[in-house]
Amino acid sequence: MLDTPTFEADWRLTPQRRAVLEVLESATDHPTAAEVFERVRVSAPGIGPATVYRTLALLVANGMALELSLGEGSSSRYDGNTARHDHLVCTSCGAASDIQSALPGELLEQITSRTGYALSHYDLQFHGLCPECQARRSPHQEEMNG
Amino acid sequence: MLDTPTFEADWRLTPQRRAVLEVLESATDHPTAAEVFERVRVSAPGIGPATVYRTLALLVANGMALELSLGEGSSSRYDGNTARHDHLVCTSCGAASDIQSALPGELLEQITSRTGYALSHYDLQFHGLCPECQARRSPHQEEMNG
DNA sequence: AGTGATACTGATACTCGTTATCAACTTTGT
DNA sequence: ACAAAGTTGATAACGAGTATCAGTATCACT
Repeated sequence: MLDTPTFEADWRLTPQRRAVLEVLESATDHPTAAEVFERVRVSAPGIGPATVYRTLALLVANGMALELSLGEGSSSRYDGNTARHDHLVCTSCGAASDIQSALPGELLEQITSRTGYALSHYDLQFHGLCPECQARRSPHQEEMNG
Repeated sequence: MLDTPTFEADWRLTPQRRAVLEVLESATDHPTAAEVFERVRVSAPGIGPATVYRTLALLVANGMALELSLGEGSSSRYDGNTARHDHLVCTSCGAASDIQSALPGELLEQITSRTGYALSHYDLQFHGLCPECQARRSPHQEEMNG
């Protein structure tokens, strides 16, 4: 893994980029790029979709945001929380929340020695019914579709 | 009814569907829907994209294939191996291989009790440099592709 | 300040993966 | 054979994301 202590990249923190960053930082859910775009328009009216997409890519490339594939739809989701964490996705309503759950170091070492890969990180998503959706699907109620 | 012991869904195993299934089963990589389509055309010329997409969704819905989000691009990838397994994705060449790595049951119980979610499954992808790409990027050796 | 170089923006058009539609076709049960 | 239902492939449509490009803002330097 590369160690980059400071980001001296040759790019500017423009108002548009700051707005995108603020949307990400204040988001508790995990918005798609399209959703980020919608929200950014409030604080930065007139901003174009291209700028939002470009900025998201820039932030991800500089480690200031994470790009997630939570496996529900097709679109990537973004997360301003760059600290190591995993995700919990409701299979019914699609809500995604952060969760802390370190994988045992032995497991990683095991994989390294078994496969020869130089692991840099891992993505972990748990799927299941959130408490709200469990309540909504109470025991004596059948699933209506498969 | 007789041909599918576990799944009694009301659908036929048509030649097209069988072809898609065979492509998935014989694939060692993890093809996208578009790639599946390309390969299926060999054994089932004339098949349309809609049929492939429909069939993939059908297979996934019936537990005969897995839909993966390996986080590289945008498109889902498909896997005929429905047994529980995880994935190892090379950050350089993008190759995705299967890997076996059970998560400790305690971890799952911990999450269940901590969050109230009724966990159904989890997705785990490890990312890193595969041995080949490591060799290609050895310290004093430059990339020389041609 | 003035000036030129360069990064950045936003509108637009475009690509391309995926889905909806629908008439024709195939299979099943009677 | 016939009707009902499922399936297919061509086509059109959709939508997320990207490329392009002229205009604008900012920087480095004098």
